[in-house]
Amino acid sequence: MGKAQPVGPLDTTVGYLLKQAEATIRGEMDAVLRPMDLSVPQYACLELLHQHAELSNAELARAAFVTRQSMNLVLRGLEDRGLVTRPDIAATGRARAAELTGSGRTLHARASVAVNEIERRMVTGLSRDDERRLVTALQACIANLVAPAVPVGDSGPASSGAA
Amino acid sequence: MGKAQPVGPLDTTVGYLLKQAEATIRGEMDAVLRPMDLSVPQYACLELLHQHAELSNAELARAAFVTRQSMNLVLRGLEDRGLVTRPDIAATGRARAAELTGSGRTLHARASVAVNEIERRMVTGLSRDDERRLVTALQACIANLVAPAVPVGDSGPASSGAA
DNA sequence: CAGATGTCAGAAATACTGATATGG
DNA sequence: CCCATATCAGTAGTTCTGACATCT
Repeated sequence: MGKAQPVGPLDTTVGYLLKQAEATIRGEMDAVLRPMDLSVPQYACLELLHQHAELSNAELARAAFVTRQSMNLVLRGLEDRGLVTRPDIAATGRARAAELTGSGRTLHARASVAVNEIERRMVTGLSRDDERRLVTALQACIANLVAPAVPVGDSGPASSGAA
Repeated sequence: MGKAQPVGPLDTTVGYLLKQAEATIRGEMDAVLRPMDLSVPQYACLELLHQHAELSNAELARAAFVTRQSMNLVLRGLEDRGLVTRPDIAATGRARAAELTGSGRTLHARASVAVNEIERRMVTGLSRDDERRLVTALQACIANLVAPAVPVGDSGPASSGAA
């Protein structure tokens, strides 16, 4: 797939712009990650483990917005390359906490530089206030969709209408 | 491991929030579209044809951020269900302009109501100014990534046909 | 038993690559 | 010849669904 170019002058919908922005940044990430033999989900996994040190497969899947099955495949690929480790047996329950290995941390460091550069480039021209407002607005949009569609004080899905 | 709480304490990055917002809205769209036997790409196709009346497969693919191959499959599925039509032979060149049929317009109307409701719910609580700024910021982010990363003293990616 | 997790299996949609052909 | 388009074929990564076992 080539570049993400808008077809027309009607791209003023938040939903469409979100999709376009996501597709664009994903393409950019894919481009810089490919030379390191990393897919976007794989990088997301490394980044999450970098920030949280220890996360189970299910936690990684939720945080990366993929299924447990997909994340499990990602995790295995990273394990086979010696970038992450998982104990053979769970310390508690069934969840085995994955963590970065030395080479995993090294590769993540290299990849994060490239990815952070994309992030930096993306917000170029936005003031601190603009960026702060963007983050706040996005968080609000997410919260609005996650929360039940009930604007007024209510604790339950009383009516399906809500339109 | 214990709690199944969202990992979420790192949601201050624009890129991560974009991904999360996209994943969330996609899930919502999928939920309301499924009863109509429509996938998100299929709805995107209907919506684009509704707005542009006539678009070729390649144009639809670019606008929906999918490959031509994928869009071709989507288009065929919609054609088989009598929702869109394509001339057997191209009026000019190889591009055959697809357009909605009567039932296609009907289904799109029904689907767009549900999708627009999601969009409306997503921006609930945002002022007109907030929403306008969000749109502007997203457009700026997209433009920043599409444009070449040439801050100053450009040496230019003159090499690599990139093709 | 309920809930979360891990894992396996099959079906499906999507994407990527390469190749071929046609029209401007 | 170059470029965009359409299409076919094969491969791969991802998702969904269902199922089953394990552990709290």
